[in-house]
Amino acid sequence: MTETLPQQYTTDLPAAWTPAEVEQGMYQRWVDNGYFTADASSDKPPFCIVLPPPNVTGSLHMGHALNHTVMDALTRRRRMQGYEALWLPGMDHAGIATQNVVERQLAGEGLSRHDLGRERFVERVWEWKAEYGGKILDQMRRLGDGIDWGRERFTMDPGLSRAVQTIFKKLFDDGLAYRAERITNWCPRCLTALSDIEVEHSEDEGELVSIRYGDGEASIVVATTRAETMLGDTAIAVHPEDERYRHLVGTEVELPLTGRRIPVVADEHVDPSFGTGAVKVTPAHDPNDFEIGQRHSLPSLTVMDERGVITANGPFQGLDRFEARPAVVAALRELGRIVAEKRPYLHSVGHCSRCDTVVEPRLSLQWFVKVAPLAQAAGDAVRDGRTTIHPPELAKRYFDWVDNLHDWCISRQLWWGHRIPIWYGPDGEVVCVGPDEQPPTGEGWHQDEDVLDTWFSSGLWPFSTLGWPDRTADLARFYPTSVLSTGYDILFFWVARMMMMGLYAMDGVPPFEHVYLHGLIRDASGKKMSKSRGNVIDPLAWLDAYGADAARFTLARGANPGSDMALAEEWAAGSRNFCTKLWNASRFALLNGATTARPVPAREQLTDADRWILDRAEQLVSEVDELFERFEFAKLCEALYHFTWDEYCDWYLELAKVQIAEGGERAEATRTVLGHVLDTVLRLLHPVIPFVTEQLWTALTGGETVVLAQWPTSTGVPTDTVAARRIESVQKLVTEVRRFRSDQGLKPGQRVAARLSGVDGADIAGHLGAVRSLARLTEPEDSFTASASLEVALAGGLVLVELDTSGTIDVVAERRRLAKDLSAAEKELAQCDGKLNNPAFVDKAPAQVVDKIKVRREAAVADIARITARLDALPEG
RNA sequence: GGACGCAUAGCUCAGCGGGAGAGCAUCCGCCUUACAAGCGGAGGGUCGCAGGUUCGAACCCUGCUGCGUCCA
Repeated sequence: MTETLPQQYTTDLPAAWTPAEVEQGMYQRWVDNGYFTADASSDKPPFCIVLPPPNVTGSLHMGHALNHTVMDALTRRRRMQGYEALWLPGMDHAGIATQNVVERQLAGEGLSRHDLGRERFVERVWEWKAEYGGKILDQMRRLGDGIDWGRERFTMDPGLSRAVQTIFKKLFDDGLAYRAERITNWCPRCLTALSDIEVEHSEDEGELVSIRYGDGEASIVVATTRAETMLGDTAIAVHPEDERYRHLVGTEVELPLTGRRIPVVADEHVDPSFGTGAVKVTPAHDPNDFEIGQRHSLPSLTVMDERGVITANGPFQGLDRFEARPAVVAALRELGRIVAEKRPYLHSVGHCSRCDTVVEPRLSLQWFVKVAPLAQAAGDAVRDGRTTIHPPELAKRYFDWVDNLHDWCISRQLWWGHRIPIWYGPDGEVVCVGPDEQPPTGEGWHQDEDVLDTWFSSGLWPFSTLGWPDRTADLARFYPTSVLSTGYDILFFWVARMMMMGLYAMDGVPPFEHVYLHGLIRDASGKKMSKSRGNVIDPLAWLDAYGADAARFTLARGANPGSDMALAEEWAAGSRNFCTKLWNASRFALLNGATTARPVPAREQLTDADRWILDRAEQLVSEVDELFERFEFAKLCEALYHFTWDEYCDWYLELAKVQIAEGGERAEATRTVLGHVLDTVLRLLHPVIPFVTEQLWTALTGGETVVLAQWPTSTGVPTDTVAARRIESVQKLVTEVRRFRSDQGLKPGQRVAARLSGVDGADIAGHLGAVRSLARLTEPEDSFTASASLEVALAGGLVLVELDTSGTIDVVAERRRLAKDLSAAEKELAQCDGKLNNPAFVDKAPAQVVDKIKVRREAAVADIARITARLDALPEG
C-alpha cells in the first residue's frame, strides 16, 4: 500500500505548539467563517445559553474565565452534536458602578453630574461607554469564546429598554409594582436606595451604650449601638408580659438632650431576655422600629439627611453620623445618663455591596415589586422539575430564598439606567406609560426621577435579548434557553429574579432547562481572591504565559460541582504541559503516517493493542458524554487527561512503534488506528481546549475545522476483554521488569538480554516483541548466561524473566525488593484470613464477595511461597 | 442567633458500604530515535476526634472540635 498520506499537513506541523502566535488568527477565522452564528431557521434542535452579562465597566477575572470555559465547552459540544447552538453575548449597564466611574471622571474636571444636568450627564455616560466600555468583550475573544457576536446585546439598548418598560407596565397594571414609604437600605455615599441583597453584613467592632431615659421611679435603661439615633426616638418599647416595666406602659418618660417626652409602649416583638428588655424606638431610622411605630401610631422623626448628616435642631446639627455618635454619648455622659458602655462591641453591620459604606436605614418613598406570586412560581418551576439546578444541594438554598422573600425595592436615585415610566399629574394622578404610549403632557405633569435597579433589566435577559416583547424567530426558537451557567454567589441576585421574570413574562415557561452553578475561585491556599489580600490572579497573565487552552483546561479541571476551586500558577503550567504532550503525541503520530483517510480495518485484522485502545476510546466517549450531561467538568477533564497521557501516549504509542516497525499491512493498520483514536481524542477535547485541537485536527484529517466536526459517538462494538487482559498483562510485566531494572541500578537506556518463559501460559506469547521493546530487553544469544531473574504473576500464569546483566546482581537491593513484595503479600493474606475466619462474614456477606476474598487469599498464599523460595535461594548479601 | 457545607498523602482535591486514589510537590536514575514543558522507578495517609449501626465503615447515624459560606 503506497497511497498518499496527508503529507502536506504533517510537514506543516511545527515542532512546538506556540499558542501566542496562533490563537488570535485562528479565532478570527472561526468568527469570519460564521461558525458561531446561529441560524434561527435551521431544522436542527436548538441549544441556547445566554451569557451572564458582565458589567460594561468590568474586565475579565478568573470567575468569568471559569464560567466562560464552562459555557463554551457546553456550546461547542452541542454544536458538534448537530444542535443549532447559540451562545448569546452582551453586557449590562451597571447603574451605580458606571455612574460612579463617570462621576469620578467628571470630578477630575472639577464638575459634578449636577453641573451637567441629567440629559447631558447621560450623554456623557454613553460617550464613556463608546470609548472605554466593554473591554471584557475583547478579552472574551482571547479566551476563545465561541459566541455569536452578531447577537450582542446591552441592557440599555432600545430593544431591551422597551422590554423593561413593557414588563414594568405589566407589573404596574397587575398591581405588582407599587410605590410606598418604607425604611430602605440607603447608601449615604451612592445616595440611593439598595435592595436587601445589595447589603453585605459583617461582624464589626462598635460600641454598646446603655442609656437611662426618664428619672427616678419612671426610668428605663435602653442599650444601643447607634446612640446618635436617640435624637429621633419617639417611644420606648417593652414586652407586654414583662413585669419589670408593666407599671410604666402608657406613661411618658423624658428623652434626654431633647427635652421631649416619649411614651412607653408594649409590643410583643420586643425580646424581654435581651439586654434590659427595653428598646428605644426610632421609626425613621430602623426597620424594626418602623414596624413598631406603625403598630402604635408613633410619629417618625427624621434626624439625618441623605448623606448621614444630623439635621435635628441642636448642638449636633451638621455633624456626620459617625461624629455625632461620640458627641451624643459624651453629652449623655455629662448628664449622668450613661449606665454602661461596652467597647469594642462586635455586632452585625450592613455595608453597601458597591462601595462598602455603612448602610443607613432610611425612610423614603420607593418603588417595589410585590414578589410573593412571582416567587411562588419561581419555586414551583424547580420543585416540579421544569428547571433543574446543578448541583442539587443548591436547590435548597434557592427554595429558602424564594420562599421567604421581602418585596424588592427597585427604584434607584441615579441618572444612569431605565427611568421609571411613571408620570405624576398636578392632581395626584399616577400614570404608567407603556412603550408605544405617549406620556401625558401639560402643566404639572412630570416623570418619576428615579431609575430601575440594574438587576431589574438583567432579570429579563433570557428573553429580552431574544427580542421580547416582539414575537421574534429567535424567541420562538431559543426560549426557553438550555443552560444558565453562573457562580452560586449570584443565585439570588440574578438567577432567582430571571426565574421570576421569565415565568411572569413568558406565560409560565421558565427561562432555563438547567441551571449550572459553579464554585468560586480561590487562591492556592483556599482563600478568597481580593485586591486587598493581593492574591488575585489575572487570567490574562495566564493567557499570555500558557495560552488560552492551558488556562481553560486548568479551570475546567478544577470545576467540581458545589465546591470552590483553589488555583495556583503550577496548575496552569501542568495544563500547558498537557497541551504540549498532546502536541508531541500528535506530531509523532503524523510523522509516522497516522491517518483518518482510510477506515479502521476489520477487527480480526487488528492486534490486541489496536483493539484495546479502540475499546478504551469507545469507553472514553461514553464516559465523557455522561459526565458532560451531569456538568462534571473536573471529572471529564480527568478522564481525557488520563486516557491521552497514561494510555494513548504511555502505552499505545509505544506499542504502535513495534507494530509500525513490522511494516506492511500491520504498519498500515496501525497508522489508521493511531489516526482514528487521535481523531476521537481531539474531538472530545475540543470543547475544553479549542485552539490546539483545531490545529492538530486539521493537520491530521485535512478537514476544514474541528469546530464543526461531528461529536464522537459510540459504535456499539463490544469490548474485547481478551485483548484487554493481554494488554494489562503486558503492562504489568513491563512495569515489573522496569522496577527490577531500576532497583538493580540498570540504566534506562541499557539493553539487557533476557529469556522469558511461561509466556504461553500467561497468554502473551504474541507480545514478546512489545515486551522486549518497552522493557529494553534483547533476545538471548548463544553466550546468554542468566545472572538474575524475576517472576511476575500475571492473570494467566507466572512468567519467569531471566536476565543476563553480564555480572553480579545487587543482592541487597534484590533482597529489599523481595522483602517488600513479601510483606505486601503477607498483609494481604492476613486481611483475607481475618475475613474468612469470621463466621459472620462467610455467613452474611454476599457469595461473590466471599469468593473474591478466597481468590485473593489463594493468590497471596502462592505469592508468599514463591517469594520466600526466591529469598531462600538468594546468596547471602 | 438560624441554616448549610467541608475536614482523606506536604499542597489542592476525587472516592461516599466490601482491596486507600489523582494532579502538583518530594526522592532516585535517565538528553532511551514524539516529547527534559519529558521518560522510567520510588517514598509518603491510625481517611479531624469520640461513640453507634453493620459480617464489614474513609463512606451510614449521633455527639464533639476546627474551618468556611449563606441568611438574620
